[in-house]
Amino acid sequence: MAAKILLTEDDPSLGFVIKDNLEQRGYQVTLCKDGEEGLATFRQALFDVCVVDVMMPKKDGFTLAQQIRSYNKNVPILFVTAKGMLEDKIEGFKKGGDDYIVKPFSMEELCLRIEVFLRRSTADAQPDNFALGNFRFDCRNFTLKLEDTEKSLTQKEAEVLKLLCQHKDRVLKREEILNAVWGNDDYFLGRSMDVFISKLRKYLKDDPRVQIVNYHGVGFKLEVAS
Amino acid sequence: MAAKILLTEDDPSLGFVIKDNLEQRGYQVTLCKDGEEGLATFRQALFDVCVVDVMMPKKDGFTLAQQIRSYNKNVPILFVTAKGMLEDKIEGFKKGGDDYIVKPFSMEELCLRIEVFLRRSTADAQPDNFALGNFRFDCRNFTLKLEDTEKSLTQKEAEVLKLLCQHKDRVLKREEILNAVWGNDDYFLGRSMDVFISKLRKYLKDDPRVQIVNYHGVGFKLEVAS
DNA sequence: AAATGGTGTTAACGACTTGTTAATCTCTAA
DNA sequence: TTAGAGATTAACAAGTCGTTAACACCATTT
Repeated sequence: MAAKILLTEDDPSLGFVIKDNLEQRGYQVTLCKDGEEGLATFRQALFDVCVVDVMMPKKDGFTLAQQIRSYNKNVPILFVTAKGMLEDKIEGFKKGGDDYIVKPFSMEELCLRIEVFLRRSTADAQPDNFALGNFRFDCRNFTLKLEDTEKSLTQKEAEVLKLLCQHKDRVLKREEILNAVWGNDDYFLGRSMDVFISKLRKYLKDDPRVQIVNYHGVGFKLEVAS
Repeated sequence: MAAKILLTEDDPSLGFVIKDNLEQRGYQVTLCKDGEEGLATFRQALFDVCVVDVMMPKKDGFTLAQQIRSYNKNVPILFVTAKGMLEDKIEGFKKGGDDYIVKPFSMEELCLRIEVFLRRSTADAQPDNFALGNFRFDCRNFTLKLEDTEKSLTQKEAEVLKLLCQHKDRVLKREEILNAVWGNDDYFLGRSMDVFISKLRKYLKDDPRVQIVNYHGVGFKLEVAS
C-alpha cells in the first residue's frame, strides 16, 4: 500500500509541483488549498503524513495542526515555512514529534523528511507491540501472544488489527478501514472485512476485556477495558 | 441564550421583513433606522452579529462599521449592499473578517452568513464534543456520557443531536432539520423526526437543564440553561 | 367549547446490516 | 502442474434500526 500524504499548500503552482513530484515517487497525495479544506479532507480518510504550509488563508498551519492532532495523536506533521518565521512556535511542535522544513527546499530534502516519518511510523515510535489486555500483538511479526501460546496471523489479519490498535477507542468507519487496508477508494460491496473482523474476534475471545464493537451502519471500534 | 443581532436598515418595510424573519428563526433582533441610532444601540448592549445596510441617511454603513469596530474588535459585521457598489471598499472589510451580501437576497442566504459568523465566534473549529449540562456528547463516537454511564447512540440519533448542538439556542425549522439529516428537499410527511426527538428527550431527561423545546408549527430548539 | 391540525409516544413491520460458515478463487512455492 | 495457504465471495441466519401507523394529547383558531 502506497503511503498517503495530505498536502496543504495555498500557492497552487507550488502545491502542484510538490504533489506531482511526490506522486512520481510512488506516494498517494491529496492536495488542499487551505486549512479548512485540509481539515475536512483529513477527516475523510486516514493519512500517513501531513505536509502543512504555515502561512495559509482561512486557517493557518498551526491551527490546522492542532485540530489534526485532536483527531489523531500519531500522524506526523511536517510544517513548510518561510525563513525565520516563528521558530519558537515550531520548536514547540518539534518536541511533539513533528518537524519543519524551510522554503525554499529541494524535493530531495522534503522526501527525506517524509521517509524519516514513514520509517518511524512503521519502526520506532509507532510501537510494534500493542498491549491488548493480556494479549501482545506484535504487528511486525504478525504474532498474537497470550501467555505462552503464540498465534501467527496472516498479513491482512495483522493489517486490520494494527489499524484498530492504532485507533483504539475510536470508531473507524467501514470505508476508512477499506481505504487503509484494501486501498479501495471506489465502491466496494464485498464482505471481506467482516470475515476478517470475525476471525480477529475469534482470536481475541479469550480476554473479554478486548472487544471489537460494531457500530451499526458505521464501522468498528476496538475497545480495551482497563 | 439566543443570539443577538443588530440590524441597521433605513428602508422600513425591508427592515421589518428581515427582522420578522430572523426572529422567527429564534434570533433576538434590534432594528435601527439609521447609522446614528445603530451606533447608539450598539453601545447599549452586546451583540453577536451586526447586519448593516451600506446606503443609509445620516451615517453610511462603512462609517458605522468603523465606529462599531472601535468599540468592539471582534463582532462580525455583515454588509447589505446593492449590486456593483463599492466592491473594493467592501473587499477591504472582508479581509477584516467581515462579509457582505448583495440585494436582492433570500432569507436563507442571509441566515447562512449569519450562522457562519456565529459558529466562528463560538468555536474556532467545529467541535466533536459538545457539553450539554452534565452530559458530554461525542458525536464522532456516537456516545452520550453522563458521569460514569455511557449511552451509545445510533447514527441518525447522533446526527439529529449534533445538528441541534451546532445550532443550540436557535429554533430549527422542521424543514431545516429534514434537509440536514434526511437530505429531503421535497416535502416529507412522515413522523420520523418526531420519533427521534422523542428518543433524544428520553436520553437527556436526567438533566433538566437540557431541553429540546418545540415551537408549534415551526420546529425545535435545543436549550441548555446555565 | 368545538374544530382543526400539530405534537408526543408506543409498538410493529420491513429493509438493511452484520456474523458466521463454507465454498471458491488466486497466488506462490515446490 | 499441483498443493496449499490465504483472500474473497456466496449464502443465510440473526440482529438492528428507521419508518410508519395509530392514538392520545396539546395549541390555536373560530
